Amino acid sequence: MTLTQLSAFVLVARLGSVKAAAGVLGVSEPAVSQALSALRAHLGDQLVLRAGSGMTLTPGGNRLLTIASQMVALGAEAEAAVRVAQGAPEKLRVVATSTIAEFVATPLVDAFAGRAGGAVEASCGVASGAEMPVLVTNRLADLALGPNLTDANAGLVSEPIFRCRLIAVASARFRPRGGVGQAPWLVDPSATDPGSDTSRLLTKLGVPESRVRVFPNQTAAWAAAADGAGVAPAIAHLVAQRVRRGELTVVETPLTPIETRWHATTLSPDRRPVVAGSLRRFLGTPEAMQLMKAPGTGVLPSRFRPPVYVTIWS
Amino acid sequence: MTLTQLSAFVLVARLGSVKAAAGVLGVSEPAVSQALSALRAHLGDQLVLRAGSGMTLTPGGNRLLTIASQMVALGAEAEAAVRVAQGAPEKLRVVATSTIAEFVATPLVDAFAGRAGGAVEASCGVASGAEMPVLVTNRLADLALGPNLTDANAGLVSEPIFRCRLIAVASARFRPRGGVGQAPWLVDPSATDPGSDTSRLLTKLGVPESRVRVFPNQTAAWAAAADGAGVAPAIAHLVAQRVRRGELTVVETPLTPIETRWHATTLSPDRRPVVAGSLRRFLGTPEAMQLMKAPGTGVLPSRFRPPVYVTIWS
DNA sequence: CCGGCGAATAACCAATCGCTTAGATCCCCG
DNA sequence: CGGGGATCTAAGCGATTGGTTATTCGCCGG
Repeated sequence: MTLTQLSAFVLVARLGSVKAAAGVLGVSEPAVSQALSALRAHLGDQLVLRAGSGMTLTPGGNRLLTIASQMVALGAEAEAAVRVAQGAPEKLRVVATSTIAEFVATPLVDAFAGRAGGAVEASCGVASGAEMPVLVTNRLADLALGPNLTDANAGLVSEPIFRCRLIAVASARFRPRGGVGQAPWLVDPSATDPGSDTSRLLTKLGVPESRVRVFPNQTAAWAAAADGAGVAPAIAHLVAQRVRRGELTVVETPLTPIETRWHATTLSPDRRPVVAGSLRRFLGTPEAMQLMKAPGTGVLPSRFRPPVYVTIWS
Repeated sequence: MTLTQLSAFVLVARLGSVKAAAGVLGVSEPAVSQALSALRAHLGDQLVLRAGSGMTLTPGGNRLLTIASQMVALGAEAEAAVRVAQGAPEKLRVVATSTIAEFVATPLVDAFAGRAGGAVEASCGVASGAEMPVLVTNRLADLALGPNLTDANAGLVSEPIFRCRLIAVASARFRPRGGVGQAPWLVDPSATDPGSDTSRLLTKLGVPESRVRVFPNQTAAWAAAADGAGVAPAIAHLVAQRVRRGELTVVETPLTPIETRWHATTLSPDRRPVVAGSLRRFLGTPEAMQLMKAPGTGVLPSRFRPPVYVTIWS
């Protein structure tokens, strides 16, 4: 019984799928499957059973889940505690939805780390709305930037940190025939996350899957839209520059603009790492607001590390 | 960072010595030393430092100790929880001082397991008074039979379960010259445990080490005493049969008889495994009292497994 | 100054872990 | 009945773990 096996089990149980767990851990799916079967053999219990869509826990799996998730969390805590005690830089791991990760997460986290002056070592990753609660509760991430995830039961707190508007943009030359519902929609990966605003917008507009084209990031989707390939959803203030330059124009739809909020999610204050609380407070400062309003200002391009879709932390 | 490494660290920190930890775990001393150095390399911290006699913890080691011991305990709990949930027999691990282990621990534990009717799988081991608190707090044992170990700080509760008298015996022919302090003393391994009554008796009588001969068990020591080789300490009611048969006679000393109590030690009721609580209650029943008074009655000889001095549990 | 004890290191070995790719299996659903 | 998605199994691999014995190191006490 190893910690690796236990954390594989916890993720499978929480995400309801071996594949999803593998994605979060950044390993192949058989790796997780095998860790699970080793644990099954060791404990002599199936632990999780496939039940049509999704999985159910055996009685033993149920008991194990609470204990194992504590152990995994303590494992992360142990490393952090020793690190702090000897003055080594603390590791801060932030996850964000793909749009936030692309534009603001890295500048924010860099600014925070810079302010801490070497006492913090930060890294960013991308996650879906469904993965976020699991990552935070299992200490695979310290703070998540994205939708509201408040879940008192799981000990999670989400607080709004920024207000923005979701709109649609396209090339000025672009003339959709038959309304925006029929136009090609050019989206970034977050649109594939059922919990995202973009995904809800597409659903409500009745855009069929066949008309949606997913780009590796928001910038690429906007570039395609500027070429006249279709309509792209956008966060108003992030796309403002391109609209001002005339590359893109705002497209009216029956639903946009949508008022939305970015949230920061951590464990409840008494259980979260101190550094997560510090970052949370930093996000309320004018400096952080400024970075979210006008990302890119004040951060050297060379410091920008492109986000990785599959987050791999060892 | 593996659970094996963490439990090696916890035992070294708690027992203050690599050698002692190796003894408890039943492995060679370099095995523990190596587990420790792997952990040190992984965490980049010395964790424990040798300081003349004994060891001290670094700040990092201090933080780690509390977390790691929780993890180790949870590991044991995880296995137990799954086991119980699927109706597999619970594992119950009892440690006792060598004298208790030799005569009453196995009959008691067997009787308890028999009463539970296959729902409990019990095993006995021998430990010194110093090891007992460490074994119980780290869930390497569920219940300890021996001296009073109450330590509210560590969450341990010791309750007296039996009252008995420590005396000295020798062959009727044996005539010590110069008082019992000068006679050869024939003892069992518990006399080497500084926390035991026997050891305290020898100290107070001023018996020099050179006059003490250690036998592998109490029965062997008594047999040698019956041969006239010297004086042996004994629990009155356990040796009564041999005295009645005339093999041995009671020797008067300035200190004996000593009133003493056997204690049962577990974690505090809210944290101990349910089965440990059951055994604790069983120890208060007339059936258990009877077994402690007259061990051997009612237990088939074939069921008696001789105690092992170094306890090895995987 | 040396003996002895505990701890650390070296060298070695078997078993396991953790991961991969590739193929088999299972189950739902049309 | 067949296709497709998800899971499990198989085979193979390199690294690590966990263990051994033998040797060296460091320190205390006589």
